[in-house]
Amino acid sequence: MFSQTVEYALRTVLHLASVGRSCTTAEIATATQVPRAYLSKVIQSLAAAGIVASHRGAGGGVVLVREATDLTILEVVNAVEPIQRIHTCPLNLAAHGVNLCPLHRRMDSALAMVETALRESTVAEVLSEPTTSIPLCDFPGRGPIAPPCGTLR
Amino acid sequence: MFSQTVEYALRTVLHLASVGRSCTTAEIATATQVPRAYLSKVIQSLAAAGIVASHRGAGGGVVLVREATDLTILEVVNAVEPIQRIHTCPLNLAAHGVNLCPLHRRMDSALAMVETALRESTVAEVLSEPTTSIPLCDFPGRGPIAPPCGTLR
DNA sequence: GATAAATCGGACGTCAACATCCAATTTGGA
DNA sequence: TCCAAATTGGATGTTGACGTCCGATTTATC
Repeated sequence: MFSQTVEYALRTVLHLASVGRSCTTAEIATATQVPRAYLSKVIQSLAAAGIVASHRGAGGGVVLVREATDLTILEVVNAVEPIQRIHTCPLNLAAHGVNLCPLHRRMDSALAMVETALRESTVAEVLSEPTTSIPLCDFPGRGPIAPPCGTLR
Repeated sequence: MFSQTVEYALRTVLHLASVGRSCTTAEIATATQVPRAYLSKVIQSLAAAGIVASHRGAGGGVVLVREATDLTILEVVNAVEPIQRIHTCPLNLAAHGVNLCPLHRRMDSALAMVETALRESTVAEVLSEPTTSIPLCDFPGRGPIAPPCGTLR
């Protein structure tokens, strides 16, 4: 349902938000376990969507452009694999016009729910939520204040 | 989000339910505009899931096994492309164990909503719902009682 | 049994998603 | 200026989804 690339993009953004500074792709790849070479492609999509910015050369790297408190999970997903709502009849039945039949209305409604659910969570919320399973972190946490996670060690 | 094959499977089941008799793949292909050769593969998946049964030879064809009032959209979707819930951490982080982190909890929750939405609609409901856009039918309808649809003309 | 109607099963083709690799380019610093 | 650090862009490889084709098989009917 969600592609591998979506998962990669989310990990990347979460890592950048949690460390709060510029990272090289090599660092992100290690921390998020995303294939290094493919990660650069994912980052290009995120950059095209204005979520991250990348800088070449020595001292370069990738940095989060958007505020974590203002960046939704949906935006990250849509940057790499836009959720395709059903706007017109897939059969192109003339009689249906812009009205979806009961079947496609239900399918589209399910997609709408996904959009809504993903739009209601920001990157900051996901990172700050009290939990024992901290995103990208292989140490058990004990609340909002946790040991350093997702960073190179 | 939903594959082409899912769309094909739904059209097939809706057609069978609406005509209420055995059909040949050629007939279904014409009525549903599904590629004839590929349709046979889709039907094999539906048959493996026990939703339809196919019979070879003269007078053979495909017939709906399940009651339309008891068959959910989810079952049809799952027959050809099972919705993959997120049960364990995609990163295999040992510390997470069976607990999903806030990110994957949200992603899985979105998938759960899709499952629920699709489980709450039966094939019979979709076909009987009053609408001007009757599934598979290119004539405008005026309520539950509509001109013959999705059949060969 | 012969024939025609139908599905079955496997081989094959195409294309996009996922992934890798490397030369080219950019950039900061000695 | 030169070098090392980084991303960029394009070529390439791999795999699964989608789709086609056709001979083999099954079955009703005559």
